[in-house]
Amino acid sequence: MAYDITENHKRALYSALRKKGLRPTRQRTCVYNIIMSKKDHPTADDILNRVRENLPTISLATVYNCLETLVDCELVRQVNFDRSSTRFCPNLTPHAHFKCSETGNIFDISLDEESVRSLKAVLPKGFKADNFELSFAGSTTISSN
Amino acid sequence: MAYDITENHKRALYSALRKKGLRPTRQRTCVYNIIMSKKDHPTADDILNRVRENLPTISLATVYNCLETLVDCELVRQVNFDRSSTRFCPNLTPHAHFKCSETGNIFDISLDEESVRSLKAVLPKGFKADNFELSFAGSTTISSN
DNA sequence: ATCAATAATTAGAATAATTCCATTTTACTG
DNA sequence: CAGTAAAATGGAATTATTCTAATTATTGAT
Repeated sequence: MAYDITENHKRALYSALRKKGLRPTRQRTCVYNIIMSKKDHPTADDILNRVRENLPTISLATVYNCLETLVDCELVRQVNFDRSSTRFCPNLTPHAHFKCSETGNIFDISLDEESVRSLKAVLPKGFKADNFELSFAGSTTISSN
Repeated sequence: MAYDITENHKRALYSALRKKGLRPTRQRTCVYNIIMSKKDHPTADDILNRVRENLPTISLATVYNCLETLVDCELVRQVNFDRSSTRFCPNLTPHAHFKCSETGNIFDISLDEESVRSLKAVLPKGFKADNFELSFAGSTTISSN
């Protein structure tokens, strides 16, 4: 049943870009594939390094541009931990993040509908949330996800 | 029943500092009082400006130093929204934050014990959180808290 | 396929927030 | 009150990110 996962990604990317009148360039495609191909939380700089294996001349500014585009198109998500560099996340399902204080590893913590509902229920009347971010810091016995 | 609230703050500050072998300097006292005297979420720069009314020669580096100390002593809390400057928060009770996308206003959303418990319940076995941060972005009809 | 129009990429400069560093000042101990 | 260690200070340095102006690529129409 081997099918090319990147073909599906390509379709998702192209249609999302087209929807906004944006062009599917080599750089955007490559940045998107790099993010989708590994379920971690790379920084712009990490992404630059990975993308350069395929596009050795891509610039950091372009990586930032591409990332902004992908985030706008809701193809990838942005995660911030304190003041450290922004990280990017291929997981579009509702989830929280857990950062291990010892290793710095970041874990996705999936949230079922019920959890999301009870989360949003903390808001009093008069507040309408477009999005939320829930992150934990602490220690864990898990070494990877 | 007028009693000097800042006297209580002073006591809290002094004892928290002493507990860590740190000195209660004019700068630390002033930064702390400024934060406690207004229930908002100032940046280091906001704090610099407010503190300068009392200590005109205080430097930004000192404000940062004091804030770091106060956060370490758990006398104030640090809040980050995306990549914008860190904000500081006098509210030590468990709460979430809501940022109005239109005005930029930040609201404290208080969390009862039950909410905190259900929040932490999203963590699978093997994860132990020392702290969490929950923040919402969206729109609100409330203009101040 | 070619061309013009427009969008995207690029390198490097600029910016913003924060931290670092070396020096001076201040607070605590005896 | 003097000596010592901690803290404050100003400015330089750093980090992450954004901006800018020039070049290159993509697209739609011929």
